[in-house]
Amino acid sequence: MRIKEILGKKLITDSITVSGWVRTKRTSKSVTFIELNDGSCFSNLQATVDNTEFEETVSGISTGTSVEMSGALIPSPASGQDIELQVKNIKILGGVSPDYPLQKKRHSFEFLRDIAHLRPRANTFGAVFRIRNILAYSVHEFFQERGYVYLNSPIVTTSDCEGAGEMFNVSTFNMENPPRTDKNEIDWTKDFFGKKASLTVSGQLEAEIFATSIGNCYTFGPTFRAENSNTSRHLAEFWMIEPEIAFANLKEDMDVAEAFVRHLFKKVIEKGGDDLDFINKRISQGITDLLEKLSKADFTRITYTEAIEILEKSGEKFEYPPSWGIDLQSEHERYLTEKAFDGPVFVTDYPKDIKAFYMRMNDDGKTVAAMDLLLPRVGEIIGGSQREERYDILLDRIKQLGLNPEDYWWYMDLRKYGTVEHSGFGLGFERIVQFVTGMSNIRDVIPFPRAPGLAEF
RNA sequence: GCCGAUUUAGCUCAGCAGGUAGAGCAAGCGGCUGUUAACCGCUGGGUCGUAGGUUCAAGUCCUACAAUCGGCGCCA
Repeated sequence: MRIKEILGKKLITDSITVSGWVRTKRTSKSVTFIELNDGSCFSNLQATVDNTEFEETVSGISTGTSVEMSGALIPSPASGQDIELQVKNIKILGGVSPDYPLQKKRHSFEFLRDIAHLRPRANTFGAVFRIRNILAYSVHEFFQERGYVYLNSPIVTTSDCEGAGEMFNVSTFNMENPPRTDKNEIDWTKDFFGKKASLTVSGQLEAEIFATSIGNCYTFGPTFRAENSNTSRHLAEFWMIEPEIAFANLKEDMDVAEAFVRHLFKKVIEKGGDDLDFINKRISQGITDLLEKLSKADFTRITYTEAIEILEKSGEKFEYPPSWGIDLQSEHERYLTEKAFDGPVFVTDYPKDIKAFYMRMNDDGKTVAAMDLLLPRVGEIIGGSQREERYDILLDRIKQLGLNPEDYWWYMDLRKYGTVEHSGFGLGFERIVQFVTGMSNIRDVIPFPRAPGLAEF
């Protein structure tokens, strides 16, 4: 039986078998105490072993050893735990050599990142990854309850024009000697997919196809950006959730985004248990109260123009002075979420020149129906928009931005054949895990982080 | 990619005016105790990030490079 179940039920029984890894061992003359963790929950099961009976086995046990123990679960005579396992039989499954890098002490996250194959055995990472799992489940729960269809958008794409950043190439060519054209350029028509292919930077355009056919849908999959980003909130490979909502405008888009984020907060509070308690106590003091508050309060909604006014009137000394037309800097976002409103803020209706071609042009001709959700500390967590559904205007925008309309032929077709108003957004999954756990580096909330120079595990 | 800081034992760090390296934890051994990141004692463990340079002498000063961390840009 797994320890989560045992501790949850405060089970008392004559006979039970548990398996797991030893977190720490304390030896007395007659009794040895073993803290056993099987990963099912934050807490350990305390086991007591009779030294005289199992002397040899006990001496072979140290932190990290995998063992199978059977015996009786009894009320613990000492304080600190409700129940404990009185061991009647113990077997070492796998021993540990003295160079085991995980000790029963605090380790820096940087060090643990270098041993990513062992770090989930550390308290913090066990908690983080179990909370990540709660969030992943809750993502599906939210959309499924509302009738959204889960869409697997492609990971390999040939639309070289998604416009969201640098892309990783996908090719079967021998890189030292690829086929070349008469002009000595690489001949991608001879490559596996017949054209230049890359890893996706967004499933949005594909999601729009399904939103305008089977209706509301969402993607939740890996996303790749080959930017040379060296920050605590960027990854080269991350997981993104992209709902696409048919017959919806920007306001409805924000309503969904807000309900979605609140749902995630609520579920973490509901299911976080010991993991959340630990996070609340040791990693991110007060996060439980904050999540509680945010799961109820409305998120602030302001336009980009209002945001600029607030920043201009703030009296703050910004490194980059705010002015209408420039993109919001990190310092601006931080002022809005941490000082001006002290909570999540939607900023809407950005100048068209700093946003993507597919965002719907507003009547003023200067701004587009875009929205970003900003959170304290992690910054932009959601980027979304109402999509331009009017064929002619979309075509104009594509041309204005110097893009080739032919590259977007199927995307344009959606506007040609029964176009409808629709909206959507992208939420960076790791960013929400980061916010909820208070982990300061995004590399510590994904099991195997990929970043420039980092792909060991 | 830009700016800044850091890089000394397995881990976290100290090492102050340049004179041949230290603590806590971990590990090994022993002791004590129904213990709770237990406690006490002993032992082993370091070409001081790499490569050059200055000096009689460099962990300590200089240069380059690398890695890591923080901030910024790109965004989710």
